Amino acid sequence: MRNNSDDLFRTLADPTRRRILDLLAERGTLTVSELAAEFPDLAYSGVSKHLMGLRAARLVSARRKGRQRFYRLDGRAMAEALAPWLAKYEPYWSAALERLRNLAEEP
Amino acid sequence: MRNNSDDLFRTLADPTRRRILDLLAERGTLTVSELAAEFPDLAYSGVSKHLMGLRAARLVSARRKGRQRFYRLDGRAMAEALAPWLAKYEPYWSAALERLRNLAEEP
DNA sequence: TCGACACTTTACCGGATAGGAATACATTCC
DNA sequence: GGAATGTATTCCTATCCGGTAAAGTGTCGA
Repeated sequence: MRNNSDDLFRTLADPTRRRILDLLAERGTLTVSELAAEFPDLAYSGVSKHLMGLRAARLVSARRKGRQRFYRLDGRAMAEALAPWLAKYEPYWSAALERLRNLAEEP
Repeated sequence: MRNNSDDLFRTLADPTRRRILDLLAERGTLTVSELAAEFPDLAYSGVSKHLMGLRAARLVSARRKGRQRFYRLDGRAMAEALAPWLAKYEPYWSAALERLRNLAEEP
């Protein structure tokens, strides 16, 4: 009896997977090799499996081109499962987020 | 080499812990017994342990009164670790969140 | 067509973790 | 002081999960 939210939070629980999301957020689109290069301590297949997990959670999507596969962020899961959850707790983090925004706008 | 974010997301990964947060969000302050009553399938000690985890992650705080312990939400971790993370991915969920807000304001 | 390449899948292992039961601890009530 | 109550902790076990190595799939190039 596992729902969307469970899968999403489970997927986000792993630091490597969050790091992959960060890399994709910074650089847009990356191949498995490019991503794997960022994790020298991990076997290639490990990175690939993490990407499968992220794909299953709909946090990333993949486009195939030749023998490469280009991954990029896909916010569907965040929008559909995380956003409603966040809404419940908004009072607890929105103020902090606002401060961050203001900070970012200053020199 | 484990940071705040790791602990926070790891703690949020468990459905029972998230359910506890939900209950506290709805009802404000609850004792361990009251919370345990909401989880008939779990042993009392299990709930208590989850509360310890949530406390370690600073997602809840406890006030002691007599032999009872009153737990309530504590947004520090969300504000300090979750909000910055959210800020990075804001484009992916803010639109969805906005829609939710508008929906909530209608009859 | 053969081999190299990019990636995925499978099989397996070790460590982490959720869970229960029993025990320990702290506080109140008698 | 002693029993009862509310909670925390310890010990144990089954399960899950991330990790690797190796085999499998599909594509390109010579």
